[in-house]
Amino acid sequence: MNVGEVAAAAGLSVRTLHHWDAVGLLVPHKAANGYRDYGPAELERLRQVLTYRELGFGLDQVKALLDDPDVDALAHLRRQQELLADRIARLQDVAALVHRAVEAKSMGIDLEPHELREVFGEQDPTQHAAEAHGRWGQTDAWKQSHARTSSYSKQDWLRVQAEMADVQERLAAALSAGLPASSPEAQSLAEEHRQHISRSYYDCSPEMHVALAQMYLSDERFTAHYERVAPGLAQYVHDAVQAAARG
Amino acid sequence: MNVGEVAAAAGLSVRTLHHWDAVGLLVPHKAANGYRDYGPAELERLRQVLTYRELGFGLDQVKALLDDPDVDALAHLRRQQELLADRIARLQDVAALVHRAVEAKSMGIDLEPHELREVFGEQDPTQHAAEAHGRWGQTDAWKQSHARTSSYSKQDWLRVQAEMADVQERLAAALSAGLPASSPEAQSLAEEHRQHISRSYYDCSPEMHVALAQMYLSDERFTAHYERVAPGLAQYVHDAVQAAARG
DNA sequence: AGTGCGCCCTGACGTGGCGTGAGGGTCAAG
DNA sequence: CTTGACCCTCACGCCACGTCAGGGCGCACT
Repeated sequence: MNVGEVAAAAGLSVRTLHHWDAVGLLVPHKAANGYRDYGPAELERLRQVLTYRELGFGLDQVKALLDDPDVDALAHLRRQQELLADRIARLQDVAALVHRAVEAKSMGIDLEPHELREVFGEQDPTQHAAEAHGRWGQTDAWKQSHARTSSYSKQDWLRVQAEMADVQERLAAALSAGLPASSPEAQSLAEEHRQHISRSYYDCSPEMHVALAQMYLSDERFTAHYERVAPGLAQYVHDAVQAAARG
Repeated sequence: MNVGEVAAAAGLSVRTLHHWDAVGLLVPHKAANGYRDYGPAELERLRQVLTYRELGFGLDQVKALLDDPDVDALAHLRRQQELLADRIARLQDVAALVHRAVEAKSMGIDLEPHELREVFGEQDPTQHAAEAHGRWGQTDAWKQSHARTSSYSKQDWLRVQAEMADVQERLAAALSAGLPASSPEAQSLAEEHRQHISRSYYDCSPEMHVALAQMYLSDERFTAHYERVAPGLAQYVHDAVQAAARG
């Protein structure tokens, strides 16, 4: 194959192939007339280059990777699979952050600076990526929530927010009225809370609800949110949810 | 927040923030001493910039997007979600190609040039991406197959290939022997074919098997593969699979 | 035999998104 | 009042190409 054909097949410019030839990244054979000629081996190498480049490596890094004599083609493919998986996970993290930003925006809350760090603060994109996402991103609840809320309009969000605020205020009222978290009233409100989540985000079983309530205590963002509504509310909600799940 | 803090929080260099200031992409307030000062609004805009940049937009394109007065922040977030979904889908396509390359390599076959085009041939990565993947990438079968085969060794692949070749040859023999596709023998071979897929790739129900067989006719890569084994085999396999699914 | 027409070649300069100093002010701590 | 960690503004460098400029193949059509 000559340059034009390869460029068309791979979606590249001819100039790019010239460049890669010039820097020794992808050097084709040359016919008598000086034309570049790409054989099967070059096409396979091209595919490798495309994949590594897609992953954000510089040309000389790609060259170093491919010219490493200790690594054979199959090892490259496996490494590429890993890197792709990492990169996909990272993008899913970013998507999760954007998703949270949508929620925050819809509810009139601004994201904290440290939320930036959470996703964008990693310097080596090939390494760490899938941590927080690994905990939640693959769960059905996360997917369901994502699927459902992605179609929400601004008005939907306002309604959801109002409903949640209502439940929270009534929980705060119960707290300030001195009703124990194990009281029927508090348990009933916890159940309302669970059903609101089930309607608006994802099917939330009592067990998941308990796990969520525990996060209200362990994740300071949630804690801060509830504490802002009323002091001690995070703990109170947690206890009420647990009581409701048991009863 | 001043530049250093923002840079650290976002994982950027100070120079980058200087640059973004210079080109008007992200312009902070300036204190009396000339220091840059980033407020909440700038941090939110920074997050938008980071996301759009992650998606491969040029700085002026990002600027144009963010400065478009017709689009509010929420619409941006939604667009970013879509673009992220596309980009993720595209990377999954690349991953699928790499996966196929692993198979091909393990079985000693070289990929055809047009396979490059399949994934790498799109010029606008933000647009089309999720088409083929949208059809298959999200299915449980695809995920299951990916999960299962990713742990296959070279020997596993050779065995899988040998088994499939065996079934194909016996199907070809049945065809050349003049047995109709609706004959018990052909149906039994189709069933073997289905079970081989279920063992080696993903749980393949008779319905899925029929859909797969239809692809043997509609996707020329599959057609070519079967036609190379024996002329008319693609159609024959399709018919036998359909007969077996009905019976 | 000429003559388009499309593809190929090799320079060579331009560009976007920064990296990397040079040279110098600011500010809190010691 | 110095020291060191920040901050500022030029200004040049670099990488991975884009984009002409100037010219050679190869084949069809006249």
